[in-house]
Amino acid sequence: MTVMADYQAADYPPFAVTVDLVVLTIREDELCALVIKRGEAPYRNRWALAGGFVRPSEGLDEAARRELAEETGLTLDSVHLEQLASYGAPDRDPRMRVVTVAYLALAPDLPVPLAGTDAVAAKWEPVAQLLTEPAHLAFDHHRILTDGLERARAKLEYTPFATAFCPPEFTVAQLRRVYELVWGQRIDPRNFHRKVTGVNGLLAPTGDTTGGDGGRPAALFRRGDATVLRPPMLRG
Amino acid sequence: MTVMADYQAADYPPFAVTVDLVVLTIREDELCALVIKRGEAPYRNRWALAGGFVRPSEGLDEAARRELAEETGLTLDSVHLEQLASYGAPDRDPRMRVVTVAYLALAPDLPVPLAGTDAVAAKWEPVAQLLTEPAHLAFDHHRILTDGLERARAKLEYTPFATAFCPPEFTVAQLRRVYELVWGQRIDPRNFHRKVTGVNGLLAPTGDTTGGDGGRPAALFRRGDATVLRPPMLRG
DNA sequence: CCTCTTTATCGTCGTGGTGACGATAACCGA
DNA sequence: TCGGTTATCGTCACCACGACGATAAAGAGG
Repeated sequence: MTVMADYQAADYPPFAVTVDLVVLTIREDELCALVIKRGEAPYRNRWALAGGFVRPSEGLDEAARRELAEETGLTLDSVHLEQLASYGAPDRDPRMRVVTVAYLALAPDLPVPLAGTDAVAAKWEPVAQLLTEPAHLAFDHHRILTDGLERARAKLEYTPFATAFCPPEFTVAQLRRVYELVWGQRIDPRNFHRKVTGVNGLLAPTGDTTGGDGGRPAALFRRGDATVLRPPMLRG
Repeated sequence: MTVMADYQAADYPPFAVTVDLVVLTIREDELCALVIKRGEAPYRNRWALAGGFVRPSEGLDEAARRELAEETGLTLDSVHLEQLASYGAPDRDPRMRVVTVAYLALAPDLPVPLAGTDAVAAKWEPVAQLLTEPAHLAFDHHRILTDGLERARAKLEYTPFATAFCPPEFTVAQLRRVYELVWGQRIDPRNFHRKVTGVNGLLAPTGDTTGGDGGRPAALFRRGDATVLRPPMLRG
């Protein structure tokens, strides 16, 4: 049996481990992702996903929450956060060997983020813009964003995921707009209303209605306690 | 800007990165997972999932494939391999800080594995046995196995995943048995036959039939080129 | 007050997927 | 030939769904 020093030098090649965040929200009727402008090399002054190194004493989820709070200045009670996937191609970071654990975060409309310590700027960017130009984002972040978006699209089908984009109280129309924007397709309002109100445990009526914005007032709902959607909301 | 040495010492806390494999197969009418008996501390002589350290020059998928080949001695053309999730609790390995990237592998019936370099024994163990006793597996491998099993169950619903458990040519009954064993529930043979033959691109008839084993010969199929199942095969 | 517009909500109808289950086909061994 | 076993096809009722019409409840403008 070798001693500890040999372990670290020989048997356990050292890696850096980071978390990267695909933070999605809906602003001004568009699906947006959080991007930050890097202040350090490599990819200095390029846009990238929020993220940072995992600290020695914290777990992965914990690191993701911390980075999210740092980059958005946000109480995360209302933010859904889940692990997405890990990326560790040997050449994905020119400095050294880095494995990143990507997380997917969904949030209701948030204030404009402030630049943090590692970033010179931060903003919400429509994902449509980001996807058109793969080289727009640093590292392999375009791939991570693509994977996160696909995960979000899939999860809208069989989880109450979409409610994470909404404020605590919302209307059926707001929820429908979430589906339309994430899926990128129009949905019939009448069939959607029937389906979504029929799923057990998805919506809890508050009894209140919205003040009219030109049409009939809509009933307000809160998120129900369902964790899976039965039946699921399937894309065409 | 700091120099490179400072980077590694301060800004980039060193982690070890491993891959762990949830390898599932069906043997003797049971769903089994590959477990190895550890030959080294910690958890010496305890059962664990196959896995090992990622090498400096290889990617994560590459490392998973290598470990799979080392532990099972297996040409992996017929094995489905996909990333499952990453686990990095600070205390999950008593030696040092380790982040593991777990992979899920599905294989048709394989020969009994041979013990590799790091293992004193390797075997196929029915998952029912493994799940009854959470402390049976080393590290957090019971959790990883549970997550892998749930992933497999879910993916049977909307992907041709189940065919990965079958030999190149198989019958509808064999495929049904896969679903029954993974889901742990009986399925009506007639409805299953109707559904599975109706899914576009799932099954490609070979034209041959099995020699009878006491009943009417069954038609043989190969895996089709479908990547998603439409409509999906839903659990009750 | 009345009408038009807008949005929300409810109904209807035909189609297709599904579970429950009966019926038939094709092999084996006795 | 007969019974046992497995594979495959059919039937029927039910429900979810897409397409789309109809109605309800607000504001705007006359």
